[in-house]
Amino acid sequence: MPRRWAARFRPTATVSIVDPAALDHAAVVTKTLRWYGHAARDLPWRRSEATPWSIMISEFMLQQTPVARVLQPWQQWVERWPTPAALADAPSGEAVRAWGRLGYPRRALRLHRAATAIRDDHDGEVPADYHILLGLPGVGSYTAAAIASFAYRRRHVVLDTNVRRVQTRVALGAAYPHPSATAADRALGEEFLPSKAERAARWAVASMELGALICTARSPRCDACPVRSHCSWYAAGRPDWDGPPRIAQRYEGTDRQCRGALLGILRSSDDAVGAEDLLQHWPDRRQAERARDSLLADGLMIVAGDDRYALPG
DNA sequence: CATACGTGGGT
DNA sequence: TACCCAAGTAT
Repeated sequence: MPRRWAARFRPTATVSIVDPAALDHAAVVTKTLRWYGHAARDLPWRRSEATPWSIMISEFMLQQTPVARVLQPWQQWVERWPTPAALADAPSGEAVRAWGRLGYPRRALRLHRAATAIRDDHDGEVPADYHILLGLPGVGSYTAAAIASFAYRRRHVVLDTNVRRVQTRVALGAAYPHPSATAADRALGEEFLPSKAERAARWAVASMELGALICTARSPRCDACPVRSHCSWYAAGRPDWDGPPRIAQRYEGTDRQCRGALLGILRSSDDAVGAEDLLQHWPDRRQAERARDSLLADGLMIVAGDDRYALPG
């Protein structure tokens, strides 16, 4: 989680006008589900044709990447690699190449490794069990719960940044949640979670959608919110964050940008690239070498012959 | 628990 | 224009 959020968080910032004990969780769920019924986006991984595998692909791509940028690559991946085994049988470098400019390319590598594990250890089927999912590369607590919930309709608290923000505002009256999921977040999530699995799964996706479309981080559209009357933050007058200033995120000139530049060169080349061709595109030679070494260490790049580099096989 | 890890569009 | 931040995970 970005450090700038840590500076934003203040545990004592809770300003609760509505008595938390009086919060009608069931009503919040019911109203959110009704809203979702007409307001939900028609996303391809939510359609009936979606498979556990295509849903799993979407979850990897959506880790820290906006929906709008995922739509096209997702479609291409699903057509090209319709099963975990299909991806596992392809070179991991092709997964990295097809990842394109989605960002955080290690996700492509992890998804390829997860596909390999599914092919080899799980009869080619995406596991439905949360704890088994957790054992796959690139699958953390959020993604495991999301796959189990969305693909298999299991009952799980699915805690993403949207849900935590919605919960925090409605129940605690604070503008922003903790920088990362806490035990308190989970406990709160349990309070909302319907007892019937199918309803719980629908609540999971609906509460995420509420956070993505209405209860947004920057400019929440409270006038269109179906649970406004239950919201502690709204009742308190939507108090703005008045804590310490956030630490700006910089990208220009960072190792991240440098890694991205080097990997971009390999993605666009069908053949291995000579060291000089690779490194000359970055002004800071030392930094470029450091980035190259870290890409090698991560397995995003391999040494191919004499002083040449390529995507992994 | 803090930090590293890409990228691009919204405000 | 800067800055914010988006369905997180691994270390």
